[in-house]
Amino acid sequence: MLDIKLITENPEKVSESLKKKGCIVDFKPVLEKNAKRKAIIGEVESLKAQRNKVSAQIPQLKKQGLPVEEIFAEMRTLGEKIEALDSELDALNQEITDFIAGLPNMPDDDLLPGEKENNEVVKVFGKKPEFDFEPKNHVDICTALNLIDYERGTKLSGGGYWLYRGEGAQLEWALLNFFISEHLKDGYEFILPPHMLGYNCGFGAGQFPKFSDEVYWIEDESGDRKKQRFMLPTAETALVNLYAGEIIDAKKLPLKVFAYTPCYRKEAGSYRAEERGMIRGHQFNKVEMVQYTHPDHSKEAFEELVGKACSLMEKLGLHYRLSKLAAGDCSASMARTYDIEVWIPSMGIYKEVSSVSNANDYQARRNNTRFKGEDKKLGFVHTLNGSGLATSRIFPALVEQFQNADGSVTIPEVLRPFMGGKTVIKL
RNA sequence: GGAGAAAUGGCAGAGUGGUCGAAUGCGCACGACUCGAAAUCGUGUUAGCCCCCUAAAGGCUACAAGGGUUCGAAUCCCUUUUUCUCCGCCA
Repeated sequence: MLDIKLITENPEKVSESLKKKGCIVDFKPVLEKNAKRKAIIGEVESLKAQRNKVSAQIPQLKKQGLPVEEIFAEMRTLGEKIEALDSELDALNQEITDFIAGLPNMPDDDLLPGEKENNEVVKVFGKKPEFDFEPKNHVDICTALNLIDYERGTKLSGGGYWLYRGEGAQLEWALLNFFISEHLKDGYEFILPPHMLGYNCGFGAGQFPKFSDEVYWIEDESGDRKKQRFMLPTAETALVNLYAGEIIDAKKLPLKVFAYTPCYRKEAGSYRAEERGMIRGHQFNKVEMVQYTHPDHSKEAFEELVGKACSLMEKLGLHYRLSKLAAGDCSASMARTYDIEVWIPSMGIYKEVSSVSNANDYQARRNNTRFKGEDKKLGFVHTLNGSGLATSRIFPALVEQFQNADGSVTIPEVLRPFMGGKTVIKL
């Protein structure tokens, strides 16, 4: 959520910034509403001051045995006036918040405007593997080695679902274990959150109200989404709301946490023919990192998260590239996003396995997460998040990049301790 | 899921219709005393908003949340949430 004060003081600057994200806004109506709001506040508060003053005198008058009926009558009309103004004020406040809550975050100044085509590759690790045999695609490899059962996954739950089995399940679990062990080494706190979250979490993370149709809702008899729960689309939605409404002691910042959860997404309409296998599913596993920082230190935290995600990929030995996203390709809540994309040989393209973002105070303002410093001043924390990592693209990339001529797949060294020392998966 | 009890400032805990933003204690901060400390004494110690010289003073709001009764609500009523106790069910 953007600061109404910032919009009031500098509407041109804000609208210029949002334009980079492809969001064209006219602040005139909201500024007018805000001015009206202030006028009403002034009016209603002076009426309330009057009421309080008279109320304080009533017990004394009563004590002196003076009549108070007349005053009561006056106060009643005063009370009615106050009530009318208050409800007008409530309505205005609601309209203003609804408008502001619908605005995306402002992108950082150094981002290029526009969409994907303006993303900028800032780093490449490794290179495309070359095979001296005819390489297979991950669907064929996983099926041949019986790592993933696509057909039975579909039988159980329909399109977009698969199941890991045998060494496939072990490999998946080894990846997750490896990520977890690395985060623990770096001093992050391990969290296992609920997978069903309340509406407020979606709002706080900035995914609602706009994208509330893109998650799975658990229906109940109320029919009211504000009371229902949804399946989390990413652990970020949970982690970023951990301290909602709380005041964190600045000395404790930065807070570093991570979680493993499956991610549940509708992915409506985004399935593409070339995305076979497990490239895009309704449920995939991800380890997510989140940091809460002091505003002065979120830039370093961002670099740290990017570095951590890259390091995981490098330890696995996977060829990837790191891109700085253009403003329009960052999600609504984020001021800055870097994507890690892994090379999928059979598709001939890079696919996202991690997205590291800084929301600045956008999420903290939505869910009221604040810190208190030495100077006793309150401020909104900055929240950052990054996948570390999502397995559903790493798995195919891994089996494809590390496949051998005999149809086997070499297990990256860092994963072997988590697979009982096994070095290769073969029939 | 059912029954009962409760929710007040950083913490503990008073307050059951009116000068209550809230006694008292603890904690914390500053000052005095001290060579220094402890003890003691004194002062202070919530946040949001409005106004505004990003000052001071002033005003409004907030006693779990939301609504209601009333001239006036921490206090009475309703709803919700959370916690505790008991019962039921259960991986």
